[in-house]
Amino acid sequence: MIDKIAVILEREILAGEYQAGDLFSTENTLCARFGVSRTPVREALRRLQAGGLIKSSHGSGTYVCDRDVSQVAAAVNRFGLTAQTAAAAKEMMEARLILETGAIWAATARALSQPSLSAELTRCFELLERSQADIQAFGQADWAFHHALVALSDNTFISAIHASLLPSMSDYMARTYFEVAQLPIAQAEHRAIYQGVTSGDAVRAATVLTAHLRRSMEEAMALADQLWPEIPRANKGRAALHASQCTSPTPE
Amino acid sequence: MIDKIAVILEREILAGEYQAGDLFSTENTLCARFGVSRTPVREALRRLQAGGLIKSSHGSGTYVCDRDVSQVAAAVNRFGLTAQTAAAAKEMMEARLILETGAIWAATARALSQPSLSAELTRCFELLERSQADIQAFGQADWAFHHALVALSDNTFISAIHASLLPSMSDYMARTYFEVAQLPIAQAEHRAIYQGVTSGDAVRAATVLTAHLRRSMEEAMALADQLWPEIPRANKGRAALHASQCTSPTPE
DNA sequence: ACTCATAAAGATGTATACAACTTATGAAAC
DNA sequence: GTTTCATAAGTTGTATACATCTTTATGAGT
Repeated sequence: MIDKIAVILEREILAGEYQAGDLFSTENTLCARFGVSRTPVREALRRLQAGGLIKSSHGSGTYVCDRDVSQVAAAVNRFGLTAQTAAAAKEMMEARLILETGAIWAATARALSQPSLSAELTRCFELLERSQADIQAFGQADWAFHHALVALSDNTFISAIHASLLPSMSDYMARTYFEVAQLPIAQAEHRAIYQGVTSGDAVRAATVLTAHLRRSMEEAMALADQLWPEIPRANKGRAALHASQCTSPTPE
Repeated sequence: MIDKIAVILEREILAGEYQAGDLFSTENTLCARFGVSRTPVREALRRLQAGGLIKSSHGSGTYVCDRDVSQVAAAVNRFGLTAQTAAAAKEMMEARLILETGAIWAATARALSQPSLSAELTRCFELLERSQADIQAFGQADWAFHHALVALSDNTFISAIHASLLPSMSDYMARTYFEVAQLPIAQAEHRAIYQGVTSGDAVRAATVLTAHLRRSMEEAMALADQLWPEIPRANKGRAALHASQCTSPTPE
């Protein structure tokens, strides 16, 4: 019964029968409609709430939510956090490569038309320049730079998915990170990408970015077979750590 | 309390404390643990169930589920189905372009190394050849061909997202579809893409595919402003006063 | 007529009792 | 010893009563 109610209500909301902010049907109303008590109705509502479709307020009522990419981001997050196999890791890294290289074209066009928008990218790049001494700080600044690149494309959907890839790759990145001696090489590539984007040379930026990511991906996959078996569903602290990062830093 | 319980339990599952198929904690056990009655515990469990983390069986118990991309696909589906605005549509079409053009490289490599894997792509292409008379059948075969292309890349994550983009674009595609006279042009591009993939000429395939999608995307966006307002949205019409109360329900 | 406090009504949150289903147990029949 | 079936224990599903909160209505006081 719970599933039946949830499916029906979800279908109605997705069909656009409510507008965001509208009061949803009262629990008692739904009870009368489906001929059951409040218990199954409420559990069905919790399912809808988990999907981000409604939100209940104690004493006030149940309201219909506006859909945004946060639910997609959350799903990607959950998938990435638990799919800790070499095959899944490769898929996520491939996805990262595809999304970034795809987004860089729009990002370049946008940086050219409105230079003010590339301020965040500039900030991340400069932070990256200053972080070459600390390999851990460099790792964080590295991701921030890459994500700023994607965010500059102004596609919230792609940006949200890209941001959600971090948690599933962060611990692997922490282990496979190049030696300090290699950081200048990576940073030279970052510089080329940054200059390409801000100068309108999307071809150069995309070319370097592809090589940049493909190389790090190959390095990672070479280590994956040794790496993933070591991470067997053991570490309790890891999920808690990632959960704090799970709030999608989607722009706007 | 419901949220609190759900967040804690979800974090534990995502941390890998259970294996797929394991019996989850009993409701009464959780009641004792959190010091509450079964009601809030059950509602928290329904939230986990909505996320695909657990599944309850009447009389038997609650079991931990294996995570797969289906949850990501469902989230993309819900997002696409309701985000019926010109801006959102553009994002989805951009995502389609990026995913397909990104996947075609891996698809080509795979078609070369194991030609048997391209059987599905071949089937879709031939179906497309035979469907040029019926514009509706062509539309379905069109999408099937494009998705077979992505599926050939063997990346289940990207493939799932790509597949989930269809519902949000299908009704738009049904309206913006080119005239019958233009089908041969599209089909010529399909042929070039197909031959490029199966012959190992990824550059050619990617080039044609990009142009192919970009053109149809521009056609669609030109119509978007007229199109979206037409889509009927039943307005039950309660005042949208409290949209501010509808914050993103992501656990935190 | 207006303001503000107070109560009443209605909404969601929680606790408890019971119903229905599944599985394990054990005794009887073979 | 094996099989079979009934019973009991344990689990999830549902109904009801109550608690708590929010909003609205009411009415006295100004």
